[in-house]
Amino acid sequence: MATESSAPVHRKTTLSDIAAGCGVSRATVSLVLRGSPLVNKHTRARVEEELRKQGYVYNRAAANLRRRTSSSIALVVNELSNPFFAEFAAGVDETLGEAGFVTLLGSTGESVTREQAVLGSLIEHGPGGIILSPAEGSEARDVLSAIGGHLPVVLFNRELGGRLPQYAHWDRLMLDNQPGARMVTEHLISRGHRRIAFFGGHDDASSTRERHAGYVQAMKAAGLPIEPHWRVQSTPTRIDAVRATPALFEGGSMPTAAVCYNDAVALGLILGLHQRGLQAGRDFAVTGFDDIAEAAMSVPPLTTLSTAPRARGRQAAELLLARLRDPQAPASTVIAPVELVVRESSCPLS
Amino acid sequence: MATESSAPVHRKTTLSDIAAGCGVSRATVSLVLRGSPLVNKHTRARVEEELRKQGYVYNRAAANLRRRTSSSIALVVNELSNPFFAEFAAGVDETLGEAGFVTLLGSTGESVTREQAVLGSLIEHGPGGIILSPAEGSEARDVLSAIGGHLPVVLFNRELGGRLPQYAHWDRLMLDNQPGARMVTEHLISRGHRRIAFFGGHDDASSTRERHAGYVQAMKAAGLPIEPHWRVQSTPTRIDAVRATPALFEGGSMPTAAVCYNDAVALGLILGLHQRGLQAGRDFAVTGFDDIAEAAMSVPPLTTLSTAPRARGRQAAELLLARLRDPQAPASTVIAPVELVVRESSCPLS
DNA sequence: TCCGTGAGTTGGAACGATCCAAATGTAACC
DNA sequence: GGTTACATTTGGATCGTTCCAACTCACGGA
Repeated sequence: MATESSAPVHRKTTLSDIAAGCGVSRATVSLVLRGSPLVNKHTRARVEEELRKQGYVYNRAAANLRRRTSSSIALVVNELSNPFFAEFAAGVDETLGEAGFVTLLGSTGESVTREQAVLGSLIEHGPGGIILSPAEGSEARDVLSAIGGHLPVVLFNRELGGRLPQYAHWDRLMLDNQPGARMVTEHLISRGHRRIAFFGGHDDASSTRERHAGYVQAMKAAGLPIEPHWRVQSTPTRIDAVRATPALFEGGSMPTAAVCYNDAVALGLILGLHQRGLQAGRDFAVTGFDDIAEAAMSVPPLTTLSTAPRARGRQAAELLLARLRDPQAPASTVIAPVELVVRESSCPLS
Repeated sequence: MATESSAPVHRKTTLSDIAAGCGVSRATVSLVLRGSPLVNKHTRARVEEELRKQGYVYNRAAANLRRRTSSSIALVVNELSNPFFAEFAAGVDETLGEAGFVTLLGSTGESVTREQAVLGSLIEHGPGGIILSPAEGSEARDVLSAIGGHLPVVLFNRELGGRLPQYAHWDRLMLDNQPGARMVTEHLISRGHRRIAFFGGHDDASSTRERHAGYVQAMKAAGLPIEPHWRVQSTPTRIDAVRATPALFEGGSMPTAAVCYNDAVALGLILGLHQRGLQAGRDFAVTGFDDIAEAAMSVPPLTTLSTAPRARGRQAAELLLARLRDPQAPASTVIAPVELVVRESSCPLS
């Protein structure tokens, strides 16, 4: 509420202009606009003609104010330049649009501070709900205080830190992280790898912890040891993954393969390896998570777990719409399955 | 009475609640919210305490109604799943956010019909302006009637069909299409290619026509003939480019290289070539336009024209903000330069 | 003639903020 | 004490829509 910024709006034609223009009351015009069966069809025709003539544009904000409703949904994602989130956003917008809602976009760049600011700003525009993919390290309490009050929320991709008060029953759409990571780790093991690292992401994000747990599970089940320096953390972006690559090779026994937190990180690792003279898919096996479009086109093509982000976007929107229809329904947690897609980056141990 | 275990659905707190809560008038609270110097500092402290205590959330919609202003901007792009537009959107949102505006997202999927619908829906939410990347074949008249009236518009990437009435002075942010396409065509010629095709896009989009013109210019300047079947049109998506690939080879003299409308199309062509047993970058030279992140990672890495989409997004937002600051300023047309990035897909003629 | 009925229409009070002119209180000056 | 000046505060109208109770009017039945 501190930042004061606004654009002047040209004088638009209103309900009253239309009413005056064809000699009926505002109430009647309002009924016509909403397609009420109460109005006489001749009156309706006259009003509709006038609406066209004056180029009337419905003022949904005013209507929402009076009706105490909302026709927008806030979508807060980590980073639109990650194709995973771009596809997700496209899916959300598609479904919301069909349902007559408009999408308020916000992007956090994985920063908790920005997340707070973005939520605070979006909330003032009165969205009917929020679809939130939390930034790493985001706390339930902070999010709750930023959205101040009881607004439907769908969490995507990650859990929040801390505990929610029980009155806030938020819906969740999560990926099948642990089984997925386990599956891809087993895939590497079946290709002969024994020294496998887990690369990228920060452990304060639930999705990272789950994927890491799946990896540990597979390693333990196969009776393989895990060296501490095989866990290298990074921001889940390509650029930071490149930077973090050397850490993989600083300990004693060097890994021959890495399970990466997501595709962005995996693509960064491929570059980082290249800078050390190692070729992914030949000298070192790499796997990702998400199956963004780029994964199929990279050099080498990336073995990864397909999450169908666009479908997930539609699903998240559906969850929120369902919640708006029935605010009392118990909170639901949906876990979307993932599918192993084997490509050339997960070469056998040579 | 036993306590019901339902969510406490309490009304949102308003200015009046705060006013009542600390015994001042609504007007005073309003002044505090807007940081007016008129209020006494003790009063201010009291009010701010009460705001915090009641968890007040500013209702910007109500304020905008009264003040006849807007604090949102509509962003309409063709397809968020194209990283070029995703990056562009990220840039727009970033800059608008800093300026205190919120982004209303809409996506057209390159369909003129959906564009009309999306504009119609967004406009009802009263944005202060529109940033529009028109769908192929979109007409000025249709857009104008959809947004009904005088709303600042920034056109990005493409011109609209038809002519605008002169009272609508819209700003433009275009790419340096023709010189760029000419540059990349000359690059192919310098590598020994003589039979060069122009692949993808539809000629009813201005950006396509401009890029095609640059290609024709380079070919003519080099005295090279152009076969009609070297112009293959497609929707500017990867998938449709794959489908359109065979048409390149249906005429008599087969091309050895293709200048593509954009990177998405180029990546599709690479796949399409692969399906015919041809390897791009070895058997056939391919170039793109945009330099999306994927271009550097594809097999082979793509020679293309860098457009820095994120920076373009920021720039488009700046143009709109400038227009809001000074509605009377003459319409500006900015042409963003592009830069040739040579990678391996533009192999010499073998 | 009177009344009931139902279809169609309507005026005015909301919604939650802002604007504006006017009111209040206090101190300073003659 | 009376007047002015200044710093603060305030009631009520207003933005463009919707809600609601009440109104009009034509028609049919008793």
